[in-house]
Amino acid sequence: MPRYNHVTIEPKWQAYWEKNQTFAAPRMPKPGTKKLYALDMFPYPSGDGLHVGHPEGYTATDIVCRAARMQGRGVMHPMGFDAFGLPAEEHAIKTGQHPRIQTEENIATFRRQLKLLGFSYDWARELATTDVEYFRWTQWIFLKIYDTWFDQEQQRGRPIRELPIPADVRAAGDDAVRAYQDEHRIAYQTEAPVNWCPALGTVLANEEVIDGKSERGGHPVVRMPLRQWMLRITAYADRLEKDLEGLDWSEGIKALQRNWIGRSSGAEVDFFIGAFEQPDPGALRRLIEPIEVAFRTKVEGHRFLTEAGRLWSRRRSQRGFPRKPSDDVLRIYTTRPDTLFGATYMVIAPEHPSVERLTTPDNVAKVTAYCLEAARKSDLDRTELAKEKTGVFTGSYAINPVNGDPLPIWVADYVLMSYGTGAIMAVPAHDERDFEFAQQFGLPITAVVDPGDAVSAAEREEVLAGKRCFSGEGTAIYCGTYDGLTTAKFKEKITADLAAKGLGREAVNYKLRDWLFSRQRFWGEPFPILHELDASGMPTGRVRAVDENDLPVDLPHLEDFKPHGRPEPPLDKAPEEWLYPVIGGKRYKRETNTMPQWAGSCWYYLRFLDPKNKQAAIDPAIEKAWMPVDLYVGGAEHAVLHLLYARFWHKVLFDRGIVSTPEPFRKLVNQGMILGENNEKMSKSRGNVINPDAIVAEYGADSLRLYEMFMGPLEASKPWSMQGVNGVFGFLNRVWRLVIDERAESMQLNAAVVDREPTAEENRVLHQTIQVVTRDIAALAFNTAISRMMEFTNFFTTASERPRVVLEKFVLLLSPFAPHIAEELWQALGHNATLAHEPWPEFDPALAKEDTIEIPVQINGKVRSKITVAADIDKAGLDAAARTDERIAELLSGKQIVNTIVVPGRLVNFVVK
RNA sequence: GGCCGAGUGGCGGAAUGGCAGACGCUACGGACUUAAAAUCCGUUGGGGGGCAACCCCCGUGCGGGUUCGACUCCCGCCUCGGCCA
Repeated sequence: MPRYNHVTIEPKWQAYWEKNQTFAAPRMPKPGTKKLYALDMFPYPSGDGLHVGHPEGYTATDIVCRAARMQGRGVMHPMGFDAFGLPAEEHAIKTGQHPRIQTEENIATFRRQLKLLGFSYDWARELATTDVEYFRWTQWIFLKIYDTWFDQEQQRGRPIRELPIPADVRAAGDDAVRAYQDEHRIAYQTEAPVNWCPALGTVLANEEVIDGKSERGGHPVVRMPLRQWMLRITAYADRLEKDLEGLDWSEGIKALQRNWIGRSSGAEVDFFIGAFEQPDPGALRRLIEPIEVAFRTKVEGHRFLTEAGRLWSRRRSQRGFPRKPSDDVLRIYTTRPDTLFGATYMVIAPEHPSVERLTTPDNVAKVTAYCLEAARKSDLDRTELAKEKTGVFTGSYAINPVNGDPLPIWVADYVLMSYGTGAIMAVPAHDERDFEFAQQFGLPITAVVDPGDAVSAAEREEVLAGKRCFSGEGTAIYCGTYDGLTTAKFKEKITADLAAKGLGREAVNYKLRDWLFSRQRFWGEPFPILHELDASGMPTGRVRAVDENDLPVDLPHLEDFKPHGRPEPPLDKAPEEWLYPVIGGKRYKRETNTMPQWAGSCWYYLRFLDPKNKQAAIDPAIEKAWMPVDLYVGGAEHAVLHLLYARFWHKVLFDRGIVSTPEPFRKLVNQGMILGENNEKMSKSRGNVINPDAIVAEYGADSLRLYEMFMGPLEASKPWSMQGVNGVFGFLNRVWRLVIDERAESMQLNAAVVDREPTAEENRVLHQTIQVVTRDIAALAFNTAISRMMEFTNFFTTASERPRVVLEKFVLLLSPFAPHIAEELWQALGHNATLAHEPWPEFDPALAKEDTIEIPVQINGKVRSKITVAADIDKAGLDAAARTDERIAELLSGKQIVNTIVVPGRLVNFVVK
């Protein structure tokens, strides 16, 4: 077979690698060698099979791994499948077939396709998140998280038994202690709204709901509260943000994560709303009425303050700021405490617990109606999409702690219960949303920040007149003794002053919310949790973890997978013996929620290191030797959630001593998207999908790999081109003919291949290629590495003699990119074993160096001539050589040289008049 | 609306302060062939001049700036893409 024939070569070498376990990773990296853990984001095995986007990142890591092995490093390069997910469950509902069956078929397809591409994975480490032996340890990790509370002071997770129990709790008995512990666990239960679709009889994920209707069928969806598991990721928000700093990730991805965490700092401030503490209900009216009067007449308001408010604030300055707000205050969070003097009204979220209390009888009807309406809207509809702000007045007032002004309290849905304290002070002059709201409802707008030069003079006038909103920083005005302070200084000072008076405190807030960790689905990891039942079969509220030794909790057998028509999870249909275990004479009901798809991908990188371990999730010695992941490559679509969740779990495991590094992924690279030939996103509906199997069949895996790497920078999105594939295929054919005589009947070297020492020029081409390819692989700049190998090929194609040693080195350089053809050529060049562990060609700078170089000579920055000089010529020599150049001398004659720039090895520039 | 990224020949791209367009594709011309495919050789940013070796001008989204010198750095804008809202 003298012509390049990928159809025979590729299966031949894939079989060889498999038979010889060529890429088996060592249990531990050899002592004294540098390890490399290169990880691909494992795929979800969809029914559509592999997409051309998958091999892009996979080829990149494969090249790095193959080169690293040849450079003597211990390499860990595993692959597996993120196999839980909705499509398999939907298929099961339709067909009645167990989702595991389809999942395993899909995995088999993916595995076959991946093997066709010749990746150097250690397939003995393959795992799927759906393997019972894998999710046994996912459940085990959940129990660790369940067993952990977050110590704010030490900023780390600790075993729940170390949680200090306050005396009053302890005095209240075991149940109180238990409840206290449960409240502090990182895994806790809460009531959270789900998207219940009565028509489909199932709970839907947010992405399955479009405009309040189900994506499938367009049936109405209602939001209803259901008991759910949450993970307290917010406790780790600070560390998740701070630890980004030391990671070798692109600044863009770090910014995305920081943004998602959304840390802001400001203050919590209490606004006095009335003496609810007093047992006498009449006190409420007695306090509210004067405030109402006060709002109409400032004089009365001040009198009120001297009577009731002073009492409250005096008590506060003695007792300090309470941990939890008392009933007589409205606690707000603000990032701009410096604008307190500009507050003209208050807003609470429709879900705020004080709504009822603050609503005066004559306002009850419209407030109730408003809150019901708001409950139907999503957060998105309420905040960003809302063209017009809506809200209603409660009838109550709060007292501004800095100046005693009574402020009307409104309910409006642009304030979310989930952010801050669910209540704000509104400063319309300096907050866009408040400004819109105030204009809508005719509320006063008082400027307290002078923008100064930040805006035009005309705009400044408008701001000061309350006719325009300014949310930037400036100088305080109308703020009493604070006047003249800059925003930053003012914030600092007033926060300290409020704290001293017990009226406020410094506070940090996050956009990040706790992680809703349960799904009402069948095809997911069951929670290893039992709910205790009383004699009548009702839950007592006591929760018990499944004993570690009783793991795994496998999914039960179900007769069919059809929804049972209730919002409770489908596992409620499980047989009695699964659902109701009896332990120590007590009857329990198993947790029937399952974990979200994210769970399995939160720790797979650990299990790859020790996939068969029956005693532990991972052997600590192995973990220590291989972690962290040195290179993690995957799509940018996982830049936020997967990476944040995995980092969070890793930190809990770190705190609990199970892993040795605070961060799992040292270097992260996001490959760009591969677009269709028409420059649009590939999709079935656009009809521009390229099937990798078809490319492999026609051009071979080596061409596919090489093409995807040659298209452009790894991180850029770039369109597919069939002609481009053909181009690299042509290159591989040229490489083949460089070595092989394609007109011979049998495998025979090209007659130009000679056994002699390379000439200086041949060595130069070779070593320049070694240098560039080695450097570019390290920089993941594969496209330029390939260009350089093409130049090598062009040079030797025209040469009538090609020294065997030079070709051998070149084949080794090519092998990480196009491993099958490289193995075949290596064999043809007289080697009988794989080249996978051959030493990487060594770069010799002396041999790569040019003797003479061409230097451009410029006059006034324009190239006017080029001179050929010794490569190591010094500045003076180069200057002289440039001046003596015929053309330059001619152009310089009669001109005055004002400046001469001489950069040895680069250029000469004469600046003339 | 916010954040991030990108804009260079007919196309993918290279050059990250020093010869813009490496490398590949396409197209065109030539060689081989009865012919075609394949292969090999050559040309290929635009404009102008010269019989010719060659020479000149313009050119990296737009407008400014810094510099002896800017695709590259700075300021302002435009367009496209991604993510979030």
